[in-house]
Amino acid sequence: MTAGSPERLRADARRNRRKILATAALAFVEDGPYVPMEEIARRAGVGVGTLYRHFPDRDALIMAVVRDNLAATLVRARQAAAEEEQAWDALVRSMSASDETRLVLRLPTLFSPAIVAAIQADPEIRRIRRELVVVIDGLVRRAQNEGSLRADVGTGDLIHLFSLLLRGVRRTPDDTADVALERAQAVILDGLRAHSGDLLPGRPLSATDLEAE
Amino acid sequence: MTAGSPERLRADARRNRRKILATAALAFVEDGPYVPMEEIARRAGVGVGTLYRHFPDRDALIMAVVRDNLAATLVRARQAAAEEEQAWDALVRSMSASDETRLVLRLPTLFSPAIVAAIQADPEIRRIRRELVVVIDGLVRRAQNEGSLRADVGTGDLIHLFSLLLRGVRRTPDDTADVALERAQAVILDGLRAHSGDLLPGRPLSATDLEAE
Amino acid sequence: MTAGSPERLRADARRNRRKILATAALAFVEDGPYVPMEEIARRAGVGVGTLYRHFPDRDALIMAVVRDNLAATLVRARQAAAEEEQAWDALVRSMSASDETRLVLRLPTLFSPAIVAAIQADPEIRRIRRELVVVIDGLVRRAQNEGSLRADVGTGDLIHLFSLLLRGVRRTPDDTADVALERAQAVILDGLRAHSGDLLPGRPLSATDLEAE
Amino acid sequence: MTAGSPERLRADARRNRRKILATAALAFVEDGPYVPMEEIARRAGVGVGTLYRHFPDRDALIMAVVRDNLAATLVRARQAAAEEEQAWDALVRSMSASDETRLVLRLPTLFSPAIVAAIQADPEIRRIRRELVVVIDGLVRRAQNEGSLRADVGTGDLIHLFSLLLRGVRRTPDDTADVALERAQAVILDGLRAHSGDLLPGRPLSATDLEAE
DNA sequence: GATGAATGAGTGTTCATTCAT
DNA sequence: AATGAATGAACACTCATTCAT
Repeated sequence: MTAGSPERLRADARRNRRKILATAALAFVEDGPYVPMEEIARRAGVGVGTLYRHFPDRDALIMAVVRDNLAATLVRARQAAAEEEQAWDALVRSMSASDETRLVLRLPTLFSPAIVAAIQADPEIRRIRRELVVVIDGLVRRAQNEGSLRADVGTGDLIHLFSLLLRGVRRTPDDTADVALERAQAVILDGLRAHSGDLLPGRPLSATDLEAE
Repeated sequence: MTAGSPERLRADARRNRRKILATAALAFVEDGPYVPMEEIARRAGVGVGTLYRHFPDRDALIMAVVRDNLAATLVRARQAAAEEEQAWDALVRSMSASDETRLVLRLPTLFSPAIVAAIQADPEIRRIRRELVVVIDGLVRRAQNEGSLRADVGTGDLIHLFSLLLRGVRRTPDDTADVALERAQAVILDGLRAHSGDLLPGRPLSATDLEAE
Repeated sequence: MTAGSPERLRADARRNRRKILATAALAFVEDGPYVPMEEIARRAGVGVGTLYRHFPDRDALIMAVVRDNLAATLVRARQAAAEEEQAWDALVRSMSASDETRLVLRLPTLFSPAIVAAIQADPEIRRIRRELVVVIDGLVRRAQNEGSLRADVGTGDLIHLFSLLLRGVRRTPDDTADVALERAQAVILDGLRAHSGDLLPGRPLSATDLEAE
Repeated sequence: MTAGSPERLRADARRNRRKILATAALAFVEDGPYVPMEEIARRAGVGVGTLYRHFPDRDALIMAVVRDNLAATLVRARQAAAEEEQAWDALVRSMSASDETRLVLRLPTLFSPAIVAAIQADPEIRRIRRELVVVIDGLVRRAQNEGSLRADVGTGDLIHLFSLLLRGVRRTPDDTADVALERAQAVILDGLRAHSGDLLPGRPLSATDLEAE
């Protein structure tokens, strides 16, 4: 119930809720999917009871973290689409920038197949994902029209490649890792740019081909 | 200690050892790093006691799985280097082909930072890794000499990119996932081919820049 | 303390108090002695805080429920004694009729020995119980005088037998259960009637022999 | 699995199993249905893990306790039926004697409706119960033929009455309680004996009328 | 007074590891 | 050597009680 209508919470409860979500996201990434709930609560500065009042069990917490960060990713993608002149730049910006985006793209690799399935089945998550796909789809088309993105890739291919890239992000970033990421992204972007190379095998993948990411 | 000298084992014990290693590798990939030891034993068709006789604890088992698969990857890379005419083809073949290679490249994403650190510290693993790097280094140089691989990438960049690619492999592969993998690989290879595009940022990464992979 | 002087409460507070007591009695019988306090509050339509304002802890609530229902039982027994011509009929009526009586007789079977001990030690409960015993004692003597009740039973035996009978009442009554109860009562009453059978073993039990019921 | 084939266990494991069952039965009666599992394990002299290896959860343990004691009750009833000259004596003996019988008759009062339902649904328990009913049915008929048991009661009435009687047994027996039990039993037996009193209301209840006991 | 959010101690259950058979 | 039973520490989750709003 709480999770369903976060707006209705008392001010302090809402603060706790946000604190827990942020802490949990970090904890999952740093310590894996089995961080003790007590550890999450401790880091968030609340008692376990409070954590459980907001999220009835671990799965509910995971779900909420995903929803939260996917929603943030959607917001950023829309901003990028609205603000960037070039669709290419909007694509690059919307799919690599924020911590939230990185988190969302890495979460499926953290959790067990069963939980990933639950995540994909969640109606709220599906809804946000659908909206996000609409935005990316638009950018892909615009970028192909402006001649910057090769014509034989689809939204699915893009999401897949950026997923791969961001999943590789070190848990504890350091300079070398940043350089490696930057260079890997450059190689991939080079591969994505419109140019006269060989066509890709198969057909452009749509986002629906790739439900899982 | 048994683990130290697998050659000395009785025939049935050696069979058990191999069965356990194979089962554990699969179990880690399918069920994640927290598969109960008892589950691994059960799937391998032995009692827990037997599992513990071969591997004194979970960490020892993980280590042995990594060693085992890294060694297999080395063997394959050498085969590819020896058999392929083109260094480019040897690179592609040695870094994408086998289940063992995929496993090795995915293992660091499965385990907690602490275990990954232990893996990287293991002398036997360091030794195999060093030999593997020698092989890849040679292939990179040959490929750049034959003009197929762009000159501004290093062995580290390559390992990084292939790691990213193979980490993305679904636990339960299906056709779409296979196509997505193939296409992503094609984009990356396109990005890696020698061509007249922009230079990559930074300097070519060596394998030592990238200890973790 | 609120619990000590329920007469002094504001009208709405008194209403809450009565609602909580009634709900708790039902909840204990339906869901057992461990119904969460929050569940009781919810069913009573109040917040937990309100429940705790009226009854400082679970034991206090249990005690109040027992007091409440024991008092109602006393009232009914007095009515029966006053209204029935035959002492026998007054006995039967006063000890089988009401929900409150059934509840009171079943409560000791619901709670742990420790709580039962606390219940028996409560001065208010002892006082009501004493008055009730006076009434039953009188009825027993009158019934034996009128020749309807066998002479070798005491008030303790009677209370014991009726306790046994009413404890057997199903939580979810149905027709068969009602018939079974009626028939069991008939057998017991038959056994209690003055007749020429064997004497009972031992001596008539007084109510004080049987503090616990 | 373990619970299903207790014969296959190693000698020490079987000893543990029996110890746990005996301890649990006692613990449920003394401390109620929520005795900590750890407490049961401690009293049985084993670790919690051992308890859980034998019985996967609390419900399984409860079920096993019921099965165990119901089976013992059946054995005793058969012995009584075979050994006693008079069916009346066999009835009295088989339905009042043993600790196991008392336990079985009290267990339904200890546990929550949900668990009681599960108990009644258990196929093994239903089977034993059916056999027990056959034995009692035979005794009832024999006793009515020999003229000792009134003709207007059925097996269901008998089981009901003895259930009521034995449920009343104090958790911590003392002399007065023993006397009270003995006297209550005498009253009920008096009520059950063939004599010229009023007929019981309704019709004789069969055991199937009374599934719950 | 009433509310319901926060707390944390208590308990069920799992699982890595040890050890008797 | 192999087996699987026993152990107990660790973690998920619940709920009595307190306290800020």
